[in-house]
Amino acid sequence: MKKYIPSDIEPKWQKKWEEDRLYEVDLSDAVRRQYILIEFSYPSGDLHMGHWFAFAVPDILARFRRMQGYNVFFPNGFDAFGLPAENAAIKKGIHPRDWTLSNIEKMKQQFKTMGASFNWENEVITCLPEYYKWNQWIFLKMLGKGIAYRGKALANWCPNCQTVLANENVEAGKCWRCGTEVIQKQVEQWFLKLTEYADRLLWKDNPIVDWPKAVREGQNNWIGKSEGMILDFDGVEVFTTRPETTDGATFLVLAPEHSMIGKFTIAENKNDVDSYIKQVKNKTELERKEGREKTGVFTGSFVKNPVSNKEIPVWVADYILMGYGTGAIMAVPYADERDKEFAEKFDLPIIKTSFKAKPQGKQKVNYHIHDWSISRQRYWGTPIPVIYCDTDGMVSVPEKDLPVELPYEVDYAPKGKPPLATAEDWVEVSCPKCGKSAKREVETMDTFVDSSWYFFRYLDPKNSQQIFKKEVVEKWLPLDIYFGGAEHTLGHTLYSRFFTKFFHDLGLISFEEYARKRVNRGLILGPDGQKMSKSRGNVVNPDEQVKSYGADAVRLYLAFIGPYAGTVAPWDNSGLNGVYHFLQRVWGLADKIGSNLQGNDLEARRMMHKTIKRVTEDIEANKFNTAVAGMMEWLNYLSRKDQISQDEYRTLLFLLAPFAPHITEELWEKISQKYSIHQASWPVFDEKSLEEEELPLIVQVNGKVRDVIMIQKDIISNKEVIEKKGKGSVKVAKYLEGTSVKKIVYIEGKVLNFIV
RNA sequence: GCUGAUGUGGUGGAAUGGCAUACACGUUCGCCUUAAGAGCGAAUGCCCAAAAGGCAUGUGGGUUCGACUCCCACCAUCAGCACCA
Repeated sequence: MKKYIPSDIEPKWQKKWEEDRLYEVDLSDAVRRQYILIEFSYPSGDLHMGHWFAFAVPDILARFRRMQGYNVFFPNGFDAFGLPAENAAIKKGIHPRDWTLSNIEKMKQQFKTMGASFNWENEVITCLPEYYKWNQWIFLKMLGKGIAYRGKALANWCPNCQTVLANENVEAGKCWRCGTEVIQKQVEQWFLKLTEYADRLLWKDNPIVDWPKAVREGQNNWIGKSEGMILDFDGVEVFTTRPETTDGATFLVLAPEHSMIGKFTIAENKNDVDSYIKQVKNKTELERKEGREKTGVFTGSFVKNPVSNKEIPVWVADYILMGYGTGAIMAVPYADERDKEFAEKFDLPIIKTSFKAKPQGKQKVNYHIHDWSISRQRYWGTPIPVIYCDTDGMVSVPEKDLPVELPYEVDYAPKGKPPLATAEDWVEVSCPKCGKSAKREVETMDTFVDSSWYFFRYLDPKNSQQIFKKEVVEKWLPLDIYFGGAEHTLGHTLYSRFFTKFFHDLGLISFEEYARKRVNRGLILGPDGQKMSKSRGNVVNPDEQVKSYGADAVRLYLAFIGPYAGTVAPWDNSGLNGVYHFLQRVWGLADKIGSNLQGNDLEARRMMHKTIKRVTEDIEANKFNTAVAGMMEWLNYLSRKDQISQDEYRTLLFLLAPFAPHITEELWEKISQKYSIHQASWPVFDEKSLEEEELPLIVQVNGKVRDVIMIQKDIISNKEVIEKKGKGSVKVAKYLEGTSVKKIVYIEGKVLNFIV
């Protein structure tokens, strides 16, 4: 047989599978369904190794389930709104829409070289009006229920991007996109009321869905529920989780943004207080986080401690945050580390608390999580469907007028005002209520809105009447498995849970969790063990690897490198060469096919069924690495034989098909003249064939292994005979000599242990 | 500081109460080859010339006939959060 040259066979089969629509799914049939999903990608225009790891390995599971007879839905799409498109446009003068759509085309071509079995016919691209129309529809529903609202809050503001940033987008005090230092600024913006759902988003101890503990705990910490009390100190409300320590409260601290500072500040302290507040305002997020040294200023006033009845001083300090609780605390330096540090620095009294105080107050639950600010002063996003009218105020765009399409011609250079404001013809609109001239909202939505519900839309992407058909969604969701990156623990996966619960409350769906199982994948590093990055020059280009070794080898290597969840391993080119070698040996093994498997060749039969069992169970547990190892072991066994059977070779191809779809299709055609191996049935192992008539038994003396003896299966339960056999072993006898056996432990079929 | 995860050969890793180091890479030796590469075969945890034997799964303890695996304490690394009252 001619040599295995991947580039000769891979494009050929990819084209044929596409023409034959081999993986097309019938969504009306959900009896045995599997909805397998990977977080969709941002269309950066280049498919890197991270994408291969993210998409090619779960494709193994999708193909495996299909061969098992499941109706598999495995869609893909693009998270296509967002800043990079706009930045590229500013830099290169290409329109964000053109840049994005051409990148999508390019990436889809690259995706095809992977040989993955995606349902592209259900593709979702979030920057197209047929998708974002429904973002706007959801927004209006939220507005109607009071879940979306206009509010003012201190926000992370990037002076360079001229936009509000979510906490998740601030990295070490800097903007995640441009690296500029983020400052705090009071801004009016659109919010989604995450806090209303905080309690329901908290994970219980034994959740009904299988999500990693790291994700559940991470989300719970982020939500940060704490139960306490609101106490009144002469009109100042404070929040405390330790009301029993109120007798030890020796001063009061207000956040620098607190509204009652003016009331408490006496004339001679006014200058000091004002200059302190000014100084705090000018601090960047980074300075506030790094400068842990306590600072503060005395207002000059006192309030009465309701428990001790003592007059205590009122201070202003930036270690108290306006965004949490009431923005004011009673300081108990005896019980609280931070208060103690402050008291020591400013020489304030520290008195012992009895921990028995019972102040008057009302119970209060506080959350660390804030409402979600979705306003973005940028162009490339979903327009918020709201109109401002001088007469009627803020008016929703009527549902029939959706989508509010993003205008093509705008000046999207950052100028301190939102780019959409420059599209004057678009901004000018007549009020839906009174018909007089009015103006459109010029802010766009955070792209995390787009990705919060895209897996619903995959099921009905072309529906122009409804967000989705309820019947289809009820049949196919929740997802059977959702693969993604650990970086989405606090952002995307939490927001999606929020949207799912909102959809539930709207009556659109009956379930409240959207994924039965979540798997956080690991990370492939550069060959130097560092994160792959262009600036480090350690990026491994998958296209080049595919050219030299083929997509099948790259897929197999990524599956083999370690357990899929959590492994962080460097790319190793000789490791890739190793699996390429394995594929070559599979190719060459076809020359050894002889007669059919002999009925009396029990060992060969056992090896085959053992491998089927192992590969099946390992794929089901997402242990792709050990599934590959199992096939390698079997290949080593088969290679030692002069001749192998049709049955063995076919089984090997079936097991390998999900991992290496091209080479197996080619070999399957060669040996059987059939097509396609990917529509064949997954082999089923036969328990009977796994049975052995002789079993190895470990013989120990004082718990140390001294010999392994073969035991006939029919005497396995006969302790006396086994003991005799064990004593009969020369190696064991050596250790029993001159000793007396105190006890004999026999665990049937596993171990025999002499205690001397 | 809090939360979570992880710790096994030169490397990626396997084994989740019963032969530690499967599988693969790398390395060494041999065969083949004009040569290189590829291919094929053998060896490869550590100590010991070898055998015999002993020692080894971050450290220390415990449970057990038996512990990489379960329990307790500690150390280290990684990730996320962090002046949250």
